[in-house]
Amino acid sequence: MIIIMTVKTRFAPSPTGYLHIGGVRTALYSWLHARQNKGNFILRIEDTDRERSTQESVDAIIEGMDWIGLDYDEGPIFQTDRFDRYTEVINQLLEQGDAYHCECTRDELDAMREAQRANKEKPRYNGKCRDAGHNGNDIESVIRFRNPVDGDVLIDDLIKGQITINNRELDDLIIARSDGTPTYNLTVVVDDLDMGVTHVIRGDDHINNTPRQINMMKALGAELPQFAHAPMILGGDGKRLSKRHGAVSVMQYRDEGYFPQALLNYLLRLGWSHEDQEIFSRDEMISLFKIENVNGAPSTFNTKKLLWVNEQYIKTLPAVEITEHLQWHLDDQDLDVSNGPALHDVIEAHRDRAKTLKELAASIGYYYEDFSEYDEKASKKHFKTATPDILQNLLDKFSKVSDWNAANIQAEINATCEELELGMGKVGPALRVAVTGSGMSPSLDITMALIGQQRSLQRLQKAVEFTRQKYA
RNA sequence: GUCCCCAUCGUCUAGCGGUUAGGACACCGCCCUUUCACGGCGGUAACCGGGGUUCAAGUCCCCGUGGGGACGCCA
Repeated sequence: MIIIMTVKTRFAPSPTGYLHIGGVRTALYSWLHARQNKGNFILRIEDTDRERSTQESVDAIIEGMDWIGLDYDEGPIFQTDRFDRYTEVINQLLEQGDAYHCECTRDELDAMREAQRANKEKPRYNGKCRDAGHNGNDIESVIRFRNPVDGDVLIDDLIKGQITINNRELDDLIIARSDGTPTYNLTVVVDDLDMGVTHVIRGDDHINNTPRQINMMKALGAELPQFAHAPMILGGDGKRLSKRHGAVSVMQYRDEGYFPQALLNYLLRLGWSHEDQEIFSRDEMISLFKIENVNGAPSTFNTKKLLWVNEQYIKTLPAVEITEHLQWHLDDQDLDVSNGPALHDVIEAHRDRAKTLKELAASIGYYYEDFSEYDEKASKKHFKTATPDILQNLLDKFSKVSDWNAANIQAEINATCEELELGMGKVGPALRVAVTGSGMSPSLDITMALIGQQRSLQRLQKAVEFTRQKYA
């Protein structure tokens, strides 16, 4: 009989800062693995370090997960709610003889490490209290796990392959602080076991913790989950992306105008690929992704490629979906789009010329609000002595248009060109500055159709006056 | 320093013993063009070094080198 365990993965950040890119990627891998196996994905907040954990960070993580769209089936679970359970396990370990009280002081430990470093050795606990038999009643003490001394620990890593670490390299780690609170390595083990996590997917900065955790799991007589350690993401400087350089909050990517889906897409392709495909829908990600195919090597974050991916989304996503995400930027930029053309149509006209939602929002103001000044460079370049007459000619023709649409607008522009014996290049740019205030826009017929006849005529009138005065 | 991981164009990657070493981003040309873009076409550009194994090595093994990570009463 084969028992099929429900796949369960988790993302377990510590709330000591914002949710950053590296975290999002491991969360994505975990989420993907759970979703493609019809399993569960857990969000667990590892807040045992009460000194550094903050509510703001918890909120930021939840907000980030929400924005990026990685939904979880359980959680957020807070480790601080589970202290009783950890204590229980620590006591069990103590009773079993797999843990012991240690009375070494911090100063002693520091001196020990310093000496080891000076001796070109790997700093680790020397086991002084290992067999001292302290009961932990009198002096302030911590509790350490009694790590096996001999043999190797094998990790069959889904990404890295087989990793072997000799127990000689490990020391007896602290599982309970002197104030009685449990530490990370103990809590992860207990939680992953209790919660039935089948696949531990995390950053490879945890590889060194894994053998210790495996030893503890074994001491508890538990069955091991599968491990998958994803490589770090490096910054442009070749150093691991950290809060210090580059690894900004995911929310900053929203602020800069990226689609959550585009960020996810980029992150997915960073270290993983499927044939020559670059763009993956959510469903494709879920069905195509294989944790085993994740590259073992660290990769460098490349903003330009991310920008390109984002551009692809702007170019192809249904306008309604763009609107959903664009709204935040419209609000952010204080642009009210209720008085003007349908946002849908504006998006269609502009989607090919914006790489980010922020850019998009910033470039469509003239459809909804009148501008008070012309772009300096553009007006200088395109408003010439002949301009007033050209614009007046256009104005006269546009005034008579009864059906204001792109084709009719273009026809009038063409008529002016012919009448004045001018090329489009002499007419178009000035007209553009006149009706948009700027030097760039979609083609004029479409742009003006969107701006609307009344607004276009008013602006043209103003531009005629402005340029007449200028060249008077 | 010790241990662990990693190594193909500048970057992300394909390659799983026999390939003109493929794709994407970026970059550079050309075309399109009323602006800004989009787009189309083309181009530059890589197997870290040295030893093995093999008829044959980017692909397997070893040693260097380089990069990353870990070495807390942080997670």
